[in-house]
Amino acid sequence: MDMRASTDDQAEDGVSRIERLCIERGLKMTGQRRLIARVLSDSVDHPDVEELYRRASALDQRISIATVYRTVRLLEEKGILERRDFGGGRARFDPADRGHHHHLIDVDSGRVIEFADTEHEALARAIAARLGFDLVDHRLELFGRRFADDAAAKTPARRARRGSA
Amino acid sequence: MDMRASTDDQAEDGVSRIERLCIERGLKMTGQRRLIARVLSDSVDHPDVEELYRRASALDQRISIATVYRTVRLLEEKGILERRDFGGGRARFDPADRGHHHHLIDVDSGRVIEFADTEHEALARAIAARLGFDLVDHRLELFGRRFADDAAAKTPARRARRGSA
DNA sequence: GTAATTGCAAAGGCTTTGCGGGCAT
DNA sequence: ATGCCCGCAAAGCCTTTGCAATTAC
Repeated sequence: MDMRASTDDQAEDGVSRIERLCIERGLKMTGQRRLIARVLSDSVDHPDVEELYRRASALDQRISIATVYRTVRLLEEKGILERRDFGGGRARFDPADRGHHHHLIDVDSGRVIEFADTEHEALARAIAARLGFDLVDHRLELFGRRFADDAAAKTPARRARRGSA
Repeated sequence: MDMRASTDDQAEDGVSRIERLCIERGLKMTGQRRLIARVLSDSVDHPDVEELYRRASALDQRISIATVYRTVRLLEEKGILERRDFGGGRARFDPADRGHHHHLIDVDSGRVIEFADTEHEALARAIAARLGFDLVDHRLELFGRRFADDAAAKTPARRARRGSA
């Protein structure tokens, strides 16, 4: 079992949401890139490279992990993916078209929950201005523990090797 | 030249601020640990392991980088240091006794500016509660660019290899 | 047809660790 | 005295990269 949902994001022509973005940016679409684009479009979480490789391999074995590394880097440079670090020493990836949002990390399970940026944009901008800076970007990360009354569905966390707190 | 200030934090008996914390926690104080404690006490920035090693070696060459790695890990476990990740693939360290604060990273120079947590604590706690979590920790990072009118003293940034944005 | 992409395996960067000798308590 | 700590060097983990073969345009 795995956690991703089949969000059925590709249109009837079979072109996934992320693939469309790749085409818009003029990327040469190989079978491997199409495959990664599909996996990303179908993901609702924040997979790392190994997980992307695992999901892609399950659909078509003719892909190597080196290509996954090269592709996520390419998509990051093109602004299609954002690289995240939630601790654990591995980069995790987040499609940029989901809009600006932040993350709450469940410290017990490692699970990541997204939430929208509402009142923070202005506050962050004000703080930066007070320090003499124009705000270019900001990130807010919360680390939390489920309320005791609904502590169901816990997954044993894989402890971070060199992540930050 | 380097950026750290000689904050002269050790008392007249020569015991540095961080060393005092180590003793309080019952750590065995070797020459190397004392040295690292002194370097940390004298630092006002967020050095990485290599930088700590460089500063320590300058004071006494009888220390290896392995010991620096082992010591920062130990101090982190004891709650004396906090591990940070500002991108760039290397961990950076922050004495915990400076109190809860956040960071603004100058995207042009890589320099890090601390600022106090004032209005955020409550807001972060409220967001977590809305999602069904007790807040354990939170971090806010701003990425900014100096106002054009005082763009002096810029340092060429070392670009991150695999940092997050 | 041609430049870009891929797979493989080797290398790179940061960090941890096994081991024998040394040191603080 | 003895259990922890150190330096050294090797290994580990994640990621990048050189090269020859393949592929998209």
